[in-house]
Amino acid sequence: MNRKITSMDVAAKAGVSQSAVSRVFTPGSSVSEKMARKVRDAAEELGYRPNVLARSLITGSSRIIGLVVAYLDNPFYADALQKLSEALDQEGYHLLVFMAGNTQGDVDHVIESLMDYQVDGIITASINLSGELAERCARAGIPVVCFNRSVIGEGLSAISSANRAGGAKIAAFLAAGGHQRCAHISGWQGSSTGRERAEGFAEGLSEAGLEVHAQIDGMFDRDTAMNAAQTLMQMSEPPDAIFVGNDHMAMAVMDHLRFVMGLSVPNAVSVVGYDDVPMAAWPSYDLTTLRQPARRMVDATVQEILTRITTPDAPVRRIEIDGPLLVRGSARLPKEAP
Amino acid sequence: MNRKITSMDVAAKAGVSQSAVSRVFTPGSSVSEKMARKVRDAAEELGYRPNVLARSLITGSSRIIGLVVAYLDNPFYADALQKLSEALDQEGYHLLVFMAGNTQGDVDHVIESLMDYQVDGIITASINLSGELAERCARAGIPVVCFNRSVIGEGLSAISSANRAGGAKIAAFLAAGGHQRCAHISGWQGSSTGRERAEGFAEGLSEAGLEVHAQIDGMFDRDTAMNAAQTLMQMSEPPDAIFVGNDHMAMAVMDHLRFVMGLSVPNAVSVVGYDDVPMAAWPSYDLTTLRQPARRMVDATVQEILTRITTPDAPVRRIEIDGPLLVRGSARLPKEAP
DNA sequence: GGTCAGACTGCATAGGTATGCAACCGGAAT
DNA sequence: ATTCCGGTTGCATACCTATGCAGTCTGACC
Repeated sequence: MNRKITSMDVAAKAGVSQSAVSRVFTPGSSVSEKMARKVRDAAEELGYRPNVLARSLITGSSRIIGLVVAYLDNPFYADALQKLSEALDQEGYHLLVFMAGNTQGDVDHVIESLMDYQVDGIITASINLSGELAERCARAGIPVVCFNRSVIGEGLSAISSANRAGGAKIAAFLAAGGHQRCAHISGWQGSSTGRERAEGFAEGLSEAGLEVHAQIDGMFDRDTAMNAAQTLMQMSEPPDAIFVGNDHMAMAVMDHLRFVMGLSVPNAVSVVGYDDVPMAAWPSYDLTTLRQPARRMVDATVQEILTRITTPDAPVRRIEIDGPLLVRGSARLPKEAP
Repeated sequence: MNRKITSMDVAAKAGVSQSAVSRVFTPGSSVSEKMARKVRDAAEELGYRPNVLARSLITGSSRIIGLVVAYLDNPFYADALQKLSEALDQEGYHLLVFMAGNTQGDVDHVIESLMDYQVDGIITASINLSGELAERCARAGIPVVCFNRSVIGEGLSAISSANRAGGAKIAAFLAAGGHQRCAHISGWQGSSTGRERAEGFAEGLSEAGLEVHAQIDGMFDRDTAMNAAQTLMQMSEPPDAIFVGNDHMAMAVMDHLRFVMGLSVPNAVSVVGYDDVPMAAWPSYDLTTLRQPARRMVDATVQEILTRITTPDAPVRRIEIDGPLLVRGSARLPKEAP
């Protein structure tokens, strides 16, 4: 209702100039102890706080980071969002959230809006960025960091887990468990994440003298993954192990195998996931999976975006973070060495 | 790298005044067809887009809504966040996200930061707001809407489900199922949500000639809920039904009962939840639960915040949205009428 | 006491846009 | 032809803060 309190109001009340007030609220400025106290008192009394928007108009820094994300029903991303927000808060930045499907027009539109807000940086999660768009951001001087998804072409930093190595680890584990027919319900093959895990899995199997028994794209979608599981198990030679491209789908697959098809996991078929979302540890699933260390990925993402903001021509980095295989009960174990 | 494109640049290129450019990008302004075309062409060519921050400095409207949320590991809130973002995007608003614990200092701090960004409105989810803070927002003219949590005192709009009625529905259902000893692992009793559901449950039971067999606060936390389940089942007269204050905890309780205590659900004990998160429908849980209609709650929230923004002295409203009981397999069913 | 360095402080302006006001234009009505 | 009016346009200013520059003040040192 009543007008906004401005630095001028505080200046008047404290009997000083507006610049003085500004300086008191700008860390690193030269102000005397006495002045600082006078101003702080007046500000306190009036309930003054600097206007971030007006400030950013001058400094050119809005302290807003745009986050573009496709799914939030996958708890891995919900968790990442929470951790990102907390980590950035620590540094005085905050997240402006945009949901985007993975269609090109959608993403384009979102990035445009994002730039309208003069964001200091952009983090994309589970999003494919066109090279052209990346180019525009670069020209506008806005750093972009891809979380858990890399992008075609150069110019963007990307943080992901070591997907290829992870896929290979899983392959080795299944092979050691004596599985003969290892199938893969992959993550969306239009994503680097989905492709790399599949490639790593194939390489790992071939290293063990096996090959991928069958592979179907699960599109990161529960229903699609369930259908894939159905198809796989109806093959003339059904698999004895299925590596599913992420936990979200893996749990759907387990549900389908157990409750629709009446198959025992892991006795009839082993299931392994990827991500280690919290639910994977719940006893109903007890899912063997490869952990993506969300905490470390988030920390790396935050650090990367901050350096790119403060040092615009820092080199673009691609960081892969290694994660351990968490052996639980959804896949047959390797035999102990005798 | 290269300077930002401003309305002045466009004006120069199009050979018109800066005001003209501004008007072209301000819906509802008076501009001739010819002028609009000239300006749009120039803008297109230069890649100009209005600076939202500078604009908001004048209009006093940032088109940013602050969202304060405590948990994102409860998928109900992750889902709500996604739906909120999409619905607001539709109206040209966007969400600035803040995580806050439920400690007072935490929330205070967050709201202060929020106001620094000159947000047009605040949505709190699963957060308790102090009356004093509410007062400050009101004085600053910033409307606040509480999502799924009401607040002590007046002054704030609140959208929630009909928690009391929901609790009562569950009580009636359990009573009809012939349960004799109905216990409650409640939501956090420091929250209106948790309290109202508990009260409704008690009222519903008493209506059926029963009373609450035992009640323990689950604090909306998985581990606390599991401990509560353990305690309940070790009573000299253990319950034959447990209403758990939300799905998130209910699934933990089911896991604990089944896998740690070796009890069958629903044969040994019935379990009912609240929320109907997507996972509740998954066959591993097949959880009987009361649906909170997220979509409708979000729509109501968006509409409420928008009217409060455009009409500052619109009356504060408390909206309760009714949801159906979804009968699945985690609780013994009422006998068919003979 | 005079000088000088250094620490503060105020003045004036910039940053990008929206908007009240006055000027302008064309056309219709008289 | 004159008047008047509605529709457009440009000018100037406001929104709120940060910062370069120049001026002031303090204290120390010779």
